[in-house]
Amino acid sequence: MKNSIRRQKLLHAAERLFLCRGFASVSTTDIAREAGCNHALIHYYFGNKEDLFREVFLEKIRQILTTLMNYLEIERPIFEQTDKFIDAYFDLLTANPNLPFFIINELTLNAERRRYLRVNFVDKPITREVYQRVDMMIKKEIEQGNIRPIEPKDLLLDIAGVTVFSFIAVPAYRDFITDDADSLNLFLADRRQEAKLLIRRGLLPL
Amino acid sequence: MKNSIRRQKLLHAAERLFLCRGFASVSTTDIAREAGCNHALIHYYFGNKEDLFREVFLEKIRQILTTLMNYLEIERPIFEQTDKFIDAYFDLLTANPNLPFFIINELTLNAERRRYLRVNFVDKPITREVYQRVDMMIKKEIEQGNIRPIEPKDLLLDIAGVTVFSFIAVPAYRDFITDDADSLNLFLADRRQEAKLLIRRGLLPL
DNA sequence: TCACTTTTTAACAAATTTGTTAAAAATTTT
DNA sequence: AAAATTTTTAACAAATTTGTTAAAAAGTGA
Repeated sequence: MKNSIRRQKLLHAAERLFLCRGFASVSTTDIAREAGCNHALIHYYFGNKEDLFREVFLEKIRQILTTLMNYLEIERPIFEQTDKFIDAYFDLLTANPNLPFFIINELTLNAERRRYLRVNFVDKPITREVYQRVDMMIKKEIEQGNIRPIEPKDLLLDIAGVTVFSFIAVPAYRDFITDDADSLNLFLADRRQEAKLLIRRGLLPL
Repeated sequence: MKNSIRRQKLLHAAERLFLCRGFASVSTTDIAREAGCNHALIHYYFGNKEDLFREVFLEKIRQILTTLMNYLEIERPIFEQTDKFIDAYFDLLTANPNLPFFIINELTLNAERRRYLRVNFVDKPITREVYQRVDMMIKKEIEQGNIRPIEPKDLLLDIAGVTVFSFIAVPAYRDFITDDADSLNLFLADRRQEAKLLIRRGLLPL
Protein backbone atom coordinates (compact mmCIF):
# COMPACT_ATOMS: atom_id res chain seq x y z
CA MET A 1 0.00 0.00 0.00
CA LYS A 2 2.82 2.43 0.81
CA ASN A 3 4.24 1.86 -2.69
CA SER A 4 0.94 1.71 -4.54
CA ILE A 5 1.13 3.31 -7.97
CA ARG A 6 -1.97 5.37 -7.28
CA ARG A 7 -0.50 6.61 -4.07
CA GLN A 8 2.59 7.75 -6.00
CA LYS A 9 0.43 9.45 -8.61
CA LEU A 10 -1.43 11.28 -5.87
CA LEU A 11 1.83 12.39 -4.29
CA HIS A 12 3.11 13.74 -7.60
CA ALA A 13 -0.12 15.51 -8.38
CA ALA A 14 -0.18 16.99 -4.91
CA GLU A 15 3.41 18.15 -5.19
CA ARG A 16 2.78 19.81 -8.52
CA LEU A 17 -0.33 21.62 -7.34
CA PHE A 18 0.85 22.58 -3.86
CA LEU A 19 4.03 24.01 -5.36
CA CYS A 20 2.06 26.11 -7.83
CA ARG A 21 -0.73 27.31 -5.62
CA GLY A 22 -0.01 26.55 -1.97
CA PHE A 23 -1.91 24.49 0.56
CA ALA A 24 -5.04 26.59 0.90
CA SER A 25 -5.74 27.13 -2.79
CA VAL A 26 -5.63 23.48 -3.76
CA SER A 27 -8.57 21.19 -2.97
CA THR A 28 -8.44 17.44 -2.53
CA THR A 29 -10.73 17.23 -5.54
CA ASP A 30 -8.18 19.14 -7.63
CA ILE A 31 -5.47 16.72 -6.65
CA ALA A 32 -7.62 13.68 -7.34
CA ARG A 33 -8.59 15.04 -10.75
CA GLU A 34 -4.92 15.63 -11.58
CA ALA A 35 -4.10 12.09 -10.50
CA GLY A 36 -7.09 10.69 -12.40
CA CYS A 37 -9.10 9.26 -9.54
CA ASN A 38 -11.79 9.92 -6.99
CA HIS A 39 -10.91 12.27 -4.14
CA ALA A 40 -11.98 9.69 -1.58
CA LEU A 41 -8.73 7.92 -2.40
CA ILE A 42 -6.81 10.72 -0.75
CA HIS A 43 -8.48 9.88 2.51
CA TYR A 44 -7.96 6.22 1.91
CA TYR A 45 -4.22 6.63 1.40
CA PHE A 46 -3.35 9.65 3.51
CA GLY A 47 -6.14 10.14 6.04
CA ASN A 48 -6.66 13.79 5.23
CA LYS A 49 -5.44 16.73 3.18
CA GLU A 50 -3.07 17.97 5.83
CA ASP A 51 -1.27 14.66 6.22
CA LEU A 52 -0.85 14.43 2.47
CA PHE A 53 0.61 17.91 2.46
CA ARG A 54 2.98 17.11 5.29
CA GLU A 55 4.30 14.11 3.40
CA VAL A 56 4.85 16.13 0.21
CA PHE A 57 6.49 18.94 2.13
CA LEU A 58 8.89 16.87 4.20
CA GLU A 59 9.98 14.89 1.16
CA LYS A 60 10.67 18.10 -0.77
CA ILE A 61 12.75 19.55 2.05
CA ARG A 62 14.68 16.32 2.40
CA GLN A 63 15.36 16.35 -1.35
CA ILE A 64 16.69 19.89 -1.25
CA LEU A 65 18.95 19.40 1.73
CA THR A 66 20.38 16.21 0.28
CA THR A 67 21.03 17.84 -3.08
CA LEU A 68 22.73 20.83 -1.51
CA MET A 69 24.79 18.71 0.85
CA ASN A 70 26.29 16.80 -2.03
CA TYR A 71 27.90 20.01 -3.16
CA LEU A 72 29.85 20.45 0.03
CA GLU A 73 33.24 18.80 -0.26
CA ILE A 74 35.37 19.93 2.58
CA GLU A 75 38.75 19.55 0.92
CA ARG A 76 38.33 22.06 -1.91
CA PRO A 77 39.31 25.75 -1.52
CA ILE A 78 36.66 27.94 0.03
CA PHE A 79 35.80 30.16 -2.95
CA GLU A 80 35.47 27.20 -5.23
CA GLN A 81 33.06 25.86 -2.63
CA THR A 82 30.95 29.00 -2.38
CA ASP A 83 30.74 29.25 -6.17
CA LYS A 84 29.64 25.66 -6.46
CA PHE A 85 27.13 26.08 -3.69
CA ILE A 86 25.62 29.11 -5.37
CA ASP A 87 25.46 27.17 -8.64
CA ALA A 88 23.68 24.37 -6.82
CA TYR A 89 21.12 26.84 -5.47
CA PHE A 90 20.54 28.43 -8.85
CA ASP A 91 20.12 25.08 -10.57
CA LEU A 92 17.75 23.86 -7.90
CA LEU A 93 15.65 26.99 -8.12
CA THR A 94 15.66 27.02 -11.90
CA ALA A 95 14.16 23.55 -11.77
CA ASN A 96 11.67 24.56 -9.05
CA PRO A 97 11.03 28.29 -9.33
CA ASN A 98 8.15 28.20 -6.87
CA LEU A 99 10.11 26.56 -4.10
CA PRO A 100 10.66 29.80 -2.15
CA PHE A 101 6.95 30.53 -2.21
CA PHE A 102 6.13 26.98 -1.16
CA ILE A 103 8.51 26.89 1.78
CA ILE A 104 7.95 30.40 3.02
CA ASN A 105 4.24 29.80 2.88
CA GLU A 106 4.44 26.73 5.04
CA LEU A 107 7.01 28.27 7.36
CA THR A 108 4.85 31.29 8.00
CA LEU A 109 1.35 29.87 7.98
CA ASN A 110 1.94 26.77 10.02
CA ALA A 111 4.60 28.00 12.39
CA GLU A 112 2.40 27.78 15.47
CA ARG A 113 0.70 24.57 14.52
CA ARG A 114 4.03 22.92 13.82
CA ARG A 115 5.39 24.10 17.12
CA TYR A 116 2.33 22.83 18.93
CA LEU A 117 2.56 19.44 17.27
CA ARG A 118 6.32 19.42 17.84
CA VAL A 119 6.79 18.60 14.19
CA ASN A 120 9.83 20.37 12.86
CA PHE A 121 9.80 21.04 9.18
CA VAL A 122 13.50 20.43 8.92
CA ASP A 123 15.26 17.14 9.16
CA LYS A 124 17.55 17.95 12.06
CA PRO A 125 20.22 15.33 11.37
CA ILE A 126 20.72 16.54 7.80
CA THR A 127 20.68 20.18 8.80
CA ARG A 128 23.22 19.56 11.52
CA GLU A 129 25.37 17.71 9.01
CA VAL A 130 25.25 20.66 6.59
CA TYR A 131 26.06 23.05 9.39
CA GLN A 132 29.02 21.01 10.59
CA ARG A 133 30.46 20.62 7.12
CA VAL A 134 30.34 24.35 6.56
CA ASP A 135 31.84 24.90 9.98
CA MET A 136 34.80 22.63 9.18
CA MET A 137 35.16 24.20 5.76
CA ILE A 138 35.51 27.78 6.96
CA LYS A 139 37.32 27.17 10.25
CA LYS A 140 40.71 26.52 8.72
CA GLU A 141 40.25 29.24 6.11
CA ILE A 142 39.61 31.73 8.88
CA GLU A 143 42.64 30.49 10.84
CA GLN A 144 44.80 30.82 7.75
CA GLY A 145 43.50 34.36 7.27
CA ASN A 146 41.98 33.60 3.88
CA ILE A 147 38.57 34.91 4.90
CA ARG A 148 37.25 37.09 7.67
CA PRO A 149 35.70 35.49 10.78
CA ILE A 150 32.12 34.46 10.07
CA GLU A 151 29.70 31.96 11.55
CA PRO A 152 28.35 29.10 9.43
CA LYS A 153 24.77 30.25 9.87
CA ASP A 154 25.65 33.69 8.51
CA LEU A 155 27.45 32.31 5.50
CA LEU A 156 24.56 29.95 4.77
CA LEU A 157 21.96 32.69 5.17
CA ASP A 158 23.97 35.17 3.09
CA ILE A 159 24.24 32.72 0.22
CA ALA A 160 20.63 31.62 0.52
CA GLY A 161 19.49 35.23 0.68
CA VAL A 162 21.14 36.52 -2.48
CA THR A 163 20.28 33.44 -4.51
CA VAL A 164 16.73 32.78 -3.37
CA PHE A 165 15.84 36.42 -3.57
CA SER A 166 16.86 36.56 -7.22
CA PHE A 167 14.06 34.12 -7.92
CA ILE A 168 11.57 35.78 -5.63
CA ALA A 169 12.16 38.96 -7.58
CA VAL A 170 11.37 37.37 -10.93
CA PRO A 171 7.65 38.18 -11.00
CA ALA A 172 8.41 41.76 -10.07
CA TYR A 173 11.15 41.94 -12.66
CA ARG A 174 8.69 40.74 -15.26
CA ASP A 175 6.60 43.83 -14.67
CA PHE A 176 9.43 45.89 -16.06
CA ILE A 177 10.58 43.99 -19.06
CA THR A 178 9.01 42.79 -22.21
CA ASP A 179 8.16 39.31 -21.25
CA ASP A 180 10.52 37.02 -23.09
CA ALA A 181 12.39 34.02 -21.79
CA ASP A 182 15.77 35.18 -23.09
CA SER A 183 15.79 38.37 -21.10
CA LEU A 184 14.74 36.44 -18.01
CA ASN A 185 17.53 33.92 -18.46
CA LEU A 186 19.97 36.74 -18.92
CA PHE A 187 18.75 38.32 -15.72
CA LEU A 188 19.24 35.08 -13.81
CA ALA A 189 22.67 34.46 -15.34
CA ASP A 190 23.68 37.97 -14.26
CA ARG A 191 22.36 37.40 -10.79
CA ARG A 192 24.30 34.18 -10.52
CA GLN A 193 27.56 35.97 -11.32
CA GLU A 194 26.75 38.82 -9.01
CA ALA A 195 25.94 36.42 -6.16
CA LYS A 196 29.27 34.67 -6.52
CA LEU A 197 31.14 37.96 -6.65
CA LEU A 198 29.33 39.43 -3.67
CA ILE A 199 30.00 36.39 -1.50
CA ARG A 200 33.63 36.09 -2.60
CA ARG A 201 34.44 39.71 -1.85
CA GLY A 202 32.15 39.88 1.14
CA LEU A 203 34.20 37.15 2.80
CA LEU A 204 37.63 38.66 2.21
CA PRO A 205 39.57 39.80 5.26
CA LEU A 206 40.46 43.46 5.41
CA MET B 1 -18.17 56.91 1.37
CA LYS B 2 -14.48 56.54 0.46
CA ASN B 3 -13.56 57.84 3.90
CA SER B 4 -16.30 56.10 5.84
CA ILE B 5 -15.10 54.93 9.24
CA ARG B 6 -16.48 51.46 8.64
CA ARG B 7 -14.63 51.25 5.38
CA GLN B 8 -11.40 52.12 7.21
CA LYS B 9 -12.11 49.52 9.86
CA LEU B 10 -12.63 46.91 7.18
CA LEU B 11 -9.38 47.89 5.51
CA HIS B 12 -7.46 47.57 8.76
CA ALA B 13 -9.05 44.25 9.63
CA ALA B 14 -8.32 42.96 6.15
CA GLU B 15 -4.71 44.10 6.32
CA ARG B 16 -4.17 42.43 9.68
CA LEU B 17 -5.69 39.15 8.56
CA PHE B 18 -4.26 39.01 5.04
CA LEU B 19 -0.79 39.70 6.43
CA CYS B 20 -1.12 36.88 8.96
CA ARG B 21 -2.76 34.26 6.83
CA GLY B 22 -2.71 35.25 3.16
CA PHE B 23 -5.53 35.80 0.70
CA ALA B 24 -6.86 32.27 0.42
CA SER B 25 -7.03 31.47 4.14
CA VAL B 26 -9.03 34.53 5.11
CA SER B 27 -12.77 34.68 4.44
CA THR B 28 -14.86 37.80 4.03
CA THR B 29 -16.77 36.67 7.10
CA ASP B 30 -13.52 36.61 9.09
CA ILE B 31 -12.74 40.16 8.05
CA ALA B 32 -16.25 41.40 8.80
CA ARG B 33 -16.17 39.77 12.25
CA GLU B 34 -12.80 41.41 12.96
CA ALA B 35 -14.23 44.77 11.87
CA GLY B 36 -17.41 44.22 13.86
CA CYS B 37 -19.96 44.20 11.07
CA ASN B 38 -21.84 42.06 8.59
CA HIS B 39 -19.85 40.60 5.71
CA ALA B 40 -22.27 42.06 3.18
CA LEU B 41 -20.61 45.39 3.92
CA ILE B 42 -17.47 44.20 2.22
CA HIS B 43 -19.39 43.88 -0.99
CA TYR B 44 -21.07 47.17 -0.39
CA TYR B 45 -17.78 49.02 0.00
CA PHE B 46 -15.37 47.03 -2.15
CA GLY B 47 -17.40 44.98 -4.59
CA ASN B 48 -15.70 41.71 -3.77
CA LYS B 49 -12.97 40.06 -1.77
CA GLU B 50 -10.38 40.40 -4.50
CA ASP B 51 -10.86 44.13 -4.93
CA LEU B 52 -10.55 44.59 -1.18
CA PHE B 53 -7.33 42.60 -1.25
CA ARG B 54 -5.94 44.60 -4.11
CA GLU B 55 -6.58 47.85 -2.26
CA VAL B 56 -4.86 46.54 0.89
CA PHE B 57 -1.95 45.19 -1.10
CA LEU B 58 -1.25 48.23 -3.22
CA GLU B 59 -1.41 50.50 -0.20
CA LYS B 60 1.05 48.31 1.67
CA ILE B 61 3.50 48.31 -1.22
CA ARG B 62 3.19 52.07 -1.58
CA GLN B 63 3.89 52.46 2.13
CA ILE B 64 7.03 50.34 1.95
CA LEU B 65 8.48 52.01 -1.11
CA THR B 66 7.84 55.45 0.32
CA THR B 67 9.43 54.54 3.64
CA LEU B 68 12.50 53.08 1.98
CA MET B 69 12.88 55.96 -0.42
CA ASN B 70 13.08 58.43 2.42
CA TYR B 71 16.30 56.75 3.44
CA LEU B 72 18.03 57.48 0.17
CA GLU B 73 19.84 60.79 0.37
CA ILE B 74 22.13 61.08 -2.57
CA GLU B 75 24.70 63.38 -1.00
CA ARG B 76 25.92 61.11 1.80
CA PRO B 77 28.83 58.69 1.34
CA ILE B 78 27.90 55.34 -0.13
CA PHE B 79 28.58 53.08 2.83
CA GLU B 80 26.69 55.32 5.15
CA GLN B 81 23.86 54.98 2.66
CA THR B 82 23.94 51.20 2.45
CA ASP B 83 24.06 50.91 6.24
CA LYS B 84 21.10 53.21 6.60
CA PHE B 85 19.19 51.38 3.92
CA ILE B 86 19.77 48.04 5.65
CA ASP B 87 18.64 49.57 8.92
CA ALA B 88 15.51 50.79 7.20
CA TYR B 89 14.78 47.30 5.93
CA PHE B 90 15.37 45.72 9.31
CA ASP B 91 13.15 48.23 11.07
CA LEU B 92 10.43 47.82 8.51
CA LEU B 93 10.51 44.04 8.77
CA THR B 94 10.69 44.08 12.55
CA ALA B 95 7.46 46.05 12.52
CA ASN B 96 5.91 43.74 9.86
CA PRO B 97 7.54 40.33 10.13
CA ASN B 98 5.04 38.72 7.78
CA LEU B 99 5.61 41.16 4.96
CA PRO B 100 7.86 38.81 2.95
CA PHE B 101 5.27 36.07 3.11
CA PHE B 102 2.52 38.47 2.15
CA ILE B 103 4.31 39.90 -0.87
CA ILE B 104 5.85 36.69 -2.14
CA ASN B 105 2.46 35.06 -1.87
CA GLU B 106 0.80 37.65 -4.02
CA LEU B 107 3.72 37.86 -6.43
CA THR B 108 3.69 34.14 -7.02
CA LEU B 109 0.02 33.26 -6.89
CA ASN B 110 -1.33 36.10 -8.92
CA ALA B 111 1.45 36.58 -11.41
CA GLU B 112 -0.57 35.42 -14.40
CA ARG B 113 -3.79 37.05 -13.37
CA ARG B 114 -2.03 40.33 -12.80
CA ARG B 115 -0.32 40.12 -16.13
CA TYR B 116 -3.55 39.35 -17.88
CA LEU B 117 -5.31 42.25 -16.23
CA ARG B 118 -2.29 44.45 -16.85
CA VAL B 119 -2.28 45.38 -13.21
CA ASN B 120 1.25 45.76 -11.97
CA PHE B 121 1.72 45.27 -8.30
CA VAL B 122 4.38 47.93 -8.14
CA ASP B 123 3.89 51.61 -8.39
CA LYS B 124 6.14 52.26 -11.38
CA PRO B 125 6.82 55.95 -10.77
CA ILE B 126 8.03 55.30 -7.22
CA THR B 127 10.09 52.29 -8.26
CA ARG B 128 11.71 54.24 -11.05
CA GLU B 129 12.48 57.04 -8.61
CA VAL B 130 14.17 54.59 -6.22
CA TYR B 131 16.11 53.08 -9.07
CA GLN B 132 17.32 56.44 -10.34
CA ARG B 133 18.36 57.65 -6.91
CA VAL B 134 20.45 54.54 -6.39
CA ASP B 135 21.87 54.94 -9.86
CA MET B 136 23.01 58.49 -9.14
CA MET B 137 24.31 57.45 -5.76
CA ILE B 138 26.63 54.74 -7.02
CA LYS B 139 27.64 56.23 -10.36
CA LYS B 140 30.09 58.75 -8.94
CA GLU B 141 31.38 56.30 -6.35
CA ILE B 142 32.19 53.86 -9.12
CA GLU B 143 33.89 56.59 -11.17
CA GLN B 144 35.95 57.61 -8.17
CA GLY B 145 36.94 53.98 -7.67
CA ASN B 146 35.38 53.77 -4.22
CA ILE B 147 33.33 50.73 -5.15
CA ARG B 148 33.42 48.15 -7.89
CA PRO B 149 31.12 48.51 -10.94
CA ILE B 150 27.61 47.28 -10.06
CA GLU B 151 24.16 47.92 -11.44
CA PRO B 152 21.48 49.49 -9.25
CA LYS B 153 19.22 46.46 -9.58
CA ASP B 154 21.97 44.20 -8.27
CA LEU B 155 22.73 46.40 -5.32
CA LEU B 156 19.05 46.65 -4.47
CA LEU B 157 18.51 42.91 -4.80
CA ASP B 158 21.65 42.07 -2.82
CA ILE B 159 20.55 44.26 0.06
CA ALA B 160 16.95 43.06 -0.08
CA GLY B 161 18.12 39.46 -0.24
CA VAL B 162 20.32 39.40 2.83
CA THR B 163 17.91 41.43 4.92
CA VAL B 164 14.59 39.91 3.92
CA PHE B 165 15.99 36.42 4.12
CA SER B 166 17.02 36.94 7.72
CA PHE B 167 13.35 37.31 8.55
CA ILE B 168 12.20 34.50 6.33
CA ALA B 169 14.59 32.25 8.22
CA VAL B 170 13.14 33.13 11.60
CA PRO B 171 10.57 30.32 11.78
CA ALA B 172 13.23 27.80 10.78
CA TYR B 173 15.67 29.30 13.26
CA ARG B 174 13.05 28.86 15.97
CA ASP B 175 13.12 25.12 15.41
CA PHE B 176 16.68 25.09 16.68
CA ILE B 177 16.64 27.34 19.67
CA THR B 178 14.76 27.43 22.89
CA ASP B 179 12.03 29.79 22.00
CA ASP B 180 12.71 33.03 23.80
CA ALA B 181 12.43 36.54 22.46
CA ASP B 182 15.91 37.58 23.63
CA SER B 183 17.68 34.98 21.59
CA LEU B 184 15.61 35.92 18.56
CA ASN B 185 16.44 39.59 18.96
CA LEU B 186 20.08 38.72 19.31
CA PHE B 187 19.88 36.69 16.12
CA LEU B 188 18.35 39.59 14.24
CA ALA B 189 20.83 42.11 15.65
CA ASP B 190 23.64 39.81 14.50
CA ARG B 191 22.13 39.48 11.07
CA ARG B 192 21.84 43.25 10.78
CA GLN B 193 25.54 43.66 11.44
CA GLU B 194 26.46 40.83 9.10
CA ALA B 195 24.31 42.29 6.33
CA LYS B 196 26.03 45.66 6.60
CA LEU B 197 29.44 44.05 6.61
CA LEU B 198 28.73 41.78 3.68
CA ILE B 199 27.45 44.61 1.53
CA ARG B 200 30.28 46.97 2.49
CA ARG B 201 32.98 44.48 1.66
CA GLY B 202 31.11 42.99 -1.24
CA LEU B 203 31.15 46.39 -2.92
CA LEU B 204 34.85 47.13 -2.47
CA PRO B 205 36.96 47.29 -5.63
CA LEU B 206 39.80 44.82 -5.86
C1' DT C 1 -41.52 66.16 11.12
C1' DC C 2 -41.12 63.94 6.83
C1' DA C 3 -39.24 62.57 2.64
C1' DC C 4 -34.92 61.06 0.95
C1' DT C 5 -30.42 59.01 1.00
C1' DT C 6 -26.93 56.25 2.95
C1' DT C 7 -25.47 52.52 5.79
C1' DT C 8 -26.19 48.08 7.74
C1' DT C 9 -28.17 43.71 8.47
C1' DA C 10 -30.68 39.26 8.14
C1' DA C 11 -31.94 35.78 5.22
C1' DC C 12 -31.09 33.32 1.43
C1' DA C 13 -28.81 30.88 -2.62
C1' DA C 14 -25.36 28.57 -5.18
C1' DA C 15 -21.01 26.62 -5.24
C1' DT C 16 -17.26 24.42 -3.12
C1' DT C 17 -14.84 21.88 0.29
C1' DT C 18 -13.54 18.12 3.36
C1' DG C 19 -14.70 13.99 4.86
C1' DT C 20 -17.66 9.47 5.45
C1' DT C 21 -19.68 5.25 3.98
C1' DA C 22 -21.49 1.54 1.68
C1' DA C 23 -20.96 -0.88 -2.16
C1' DA C 24 -18.79 -1.89 -6.67
C1' DA C 25 -14.64 -3.36 -9.07
C1' DA C 26 -10.30 -5.34 -9.20
C1' DT C 27 -6.84 -8.22 -7.38
C1' DT C 28 -4.98 -11.94 -4.68
C1' DT C 29 -5.27 -16.20 -2.20
C1' DT C 30 -6.84 -20.71 -1.47
C1' DA D 1 -13.63 -20.82 -9.45
C1' DA D 2 -14.85 -19.29 -4.92
C1' DA D 3 -13.54 -16.72 -1.06
C1' DA D 4 -11.11 -13.12 0.88
C1' DT D 5 -8.79 -8.91 0.51
C1' DT D 6 -7.59 -4.60 -1.44
C1' DT D 7 -8.60 -0.70 -4.27
C1' DT D 8 -11.82 2.54 -6.12
C1' DT D 9 -15.96 4.94 -6.77
C1' DA D 10 -20.61 7.11 -6.30
C1' DA D 11 -23.53 9.21 -3.27
C1' DC D 12 -24.17 11.72 0.51
C1' DA D 13 -23.64 15.05 4.55
C1' DA D 14 -22.11 18.95 7.05
C1' DA D 15 -19.70 23.05 7.01
C1' DT D 16 -17.98 26.99 4.78
C1' DT D 17 -17.59 30.46 1.35
C1' DT D 18 -18.78 34.22 -1.75
C1' DG D 19 -22.14 36.89 -3.20
C1' DT D 20 -27.19 38.83 -3.67
C1' DT D 21 -31.23 41.14 -2.13
C1' DA D 22 -34.84 43.12 0.24
C1' DA D 23 -35.71 45.49 4.06
C1' DA D 24 -34.46 47.63 8.48
C1' DA D 25 -31.86 51.27 10.75
C1' DA D 26 -29.50 55.46 10.84
C1' DG D 27 -28.56 59.84 9.17
C1' DT D 28 -29.65 64.36 6.47
C1' DG D 29 -31.82 68.27 4.59
C1' DA D 30 -35.99 70.80 3.70
